[in-house]
Amino acid sequence: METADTRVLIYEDNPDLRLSLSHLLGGTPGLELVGALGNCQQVETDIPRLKPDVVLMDIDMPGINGIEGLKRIKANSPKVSVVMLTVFEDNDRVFQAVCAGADGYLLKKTPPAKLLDAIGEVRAGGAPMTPAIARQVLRLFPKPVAPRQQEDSPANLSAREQEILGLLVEGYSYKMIAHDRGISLDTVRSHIKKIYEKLHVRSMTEAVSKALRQGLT
Amino acid sequence: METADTRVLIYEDNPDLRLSLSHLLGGTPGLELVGALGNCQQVETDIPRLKPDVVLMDIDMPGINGIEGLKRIKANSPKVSVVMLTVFEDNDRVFQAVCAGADGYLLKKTPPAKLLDAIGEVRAGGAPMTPAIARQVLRLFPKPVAPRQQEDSPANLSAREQEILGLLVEGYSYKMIAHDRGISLDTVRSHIKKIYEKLHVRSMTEAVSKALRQGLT
DNA sequence: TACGGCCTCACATCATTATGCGACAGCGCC
DNA sequence: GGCGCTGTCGCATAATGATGTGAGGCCGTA
Repeated sequence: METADTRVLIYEDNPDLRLSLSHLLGGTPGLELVGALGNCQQVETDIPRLKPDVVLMDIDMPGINGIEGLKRIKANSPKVSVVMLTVFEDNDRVFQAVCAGADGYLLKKTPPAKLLDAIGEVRAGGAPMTPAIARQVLRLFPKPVAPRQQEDSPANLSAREQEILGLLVEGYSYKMIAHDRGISLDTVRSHIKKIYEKLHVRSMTEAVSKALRQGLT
Repeated sequence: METADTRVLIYEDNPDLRLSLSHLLGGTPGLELVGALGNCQQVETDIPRLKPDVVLMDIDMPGINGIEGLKRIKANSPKVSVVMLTVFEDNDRVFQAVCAGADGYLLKKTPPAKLLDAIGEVRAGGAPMTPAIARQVLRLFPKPVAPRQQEDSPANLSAREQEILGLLVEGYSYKMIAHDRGISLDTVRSHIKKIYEKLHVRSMTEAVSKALRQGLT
């Protein structure tokens, strides 16, 4: 399942840190350091030229700062993952970075091992960030939301059956349901067989689709 | 010099997991397990009675689910930190939890040590969450504003992939899709593999659920 | 022209689902 | 007490899905 190496590009104006990051990443199997630049001046041409999968972007840089660099990258190459690096976790920066589409947000004091983990995470579709920053992000969220709750349409499913249908909708496999609910695999089968009968379907996907569309969740 | 222990309350309907969480937390210095309940029915009275600092809340519970429980806690006791526990990281739940004021969001498969870390983090003002969930949270944010660069990307699925995803949602099997579109079974497999990669899912049900919830149909 | 993305197809292997046939216990009901 | 329904569990088999590896053609763009 080994695909090509992850191509990483660094923007970091501090020469020392840039060098140590370069050494760290350059010496890691599975990663390919395609560049380590001191500024974002040519970011628009850097990206198509170096074709990174992941960019590590220092926020505090002279000239074009990291937020601006991030915006420019996302404007032209939204698929490139950008992880911001910063010393401070001040609210305003986090807000700007998040709104500009950052895919991760780490402190410079992050230990090397964690930094490498983070690159893997972002490649896997995750968004690495420290808990403190995550908290900031959550606080940026608008609290007010329209809740919608309805406990109608029993659809003649028993309570247990509805419960299990709900798990199917969540993407659970038979095994996971059995584990989660502490019952045997055969019991799960049994329930699902009944659910299929009652909903007049013949596969998990049909059941999930029907459940979501008829609001049985 | 001893500050008070962190008072932790668990809501988890799976008896096995509830028990193992109880043992884990109960045996940890600095933590005091003030309760481990199987449902949220009495959440409004549980909280003032047990006075937890941190609540671990399973999302999938029969009766009052974790999101609703979270809302009720935050409505009356906003200072209590609530960390959500779930098996899957689907967008809709994350969105609801975040909007309802969750202070953290962890997968049930989180190793015990990490779970304990998370409780410490949330007490320290952090918001523990897995990178994959953090990514979801970031995605909930308003996208790049100024430039019109964003033509609503349907999760970067190709036209053909969207088409096939649509058929999955309709409950078609691989065979049916192949027949319907006049392509080979292996080609269908191939498309679906790609779709899974792009959506970060590993089964038809997850794909269908994600498609319906994110309006990719 | 070379490269990358998309669509097509094949083959192989392992894991999971779908389905049928039973079975037993608890519960509410007449 | 019998009856029906629900929830639990077992076994067996066939069908389907998940995943890896590899490959050729078409097309647009660097």
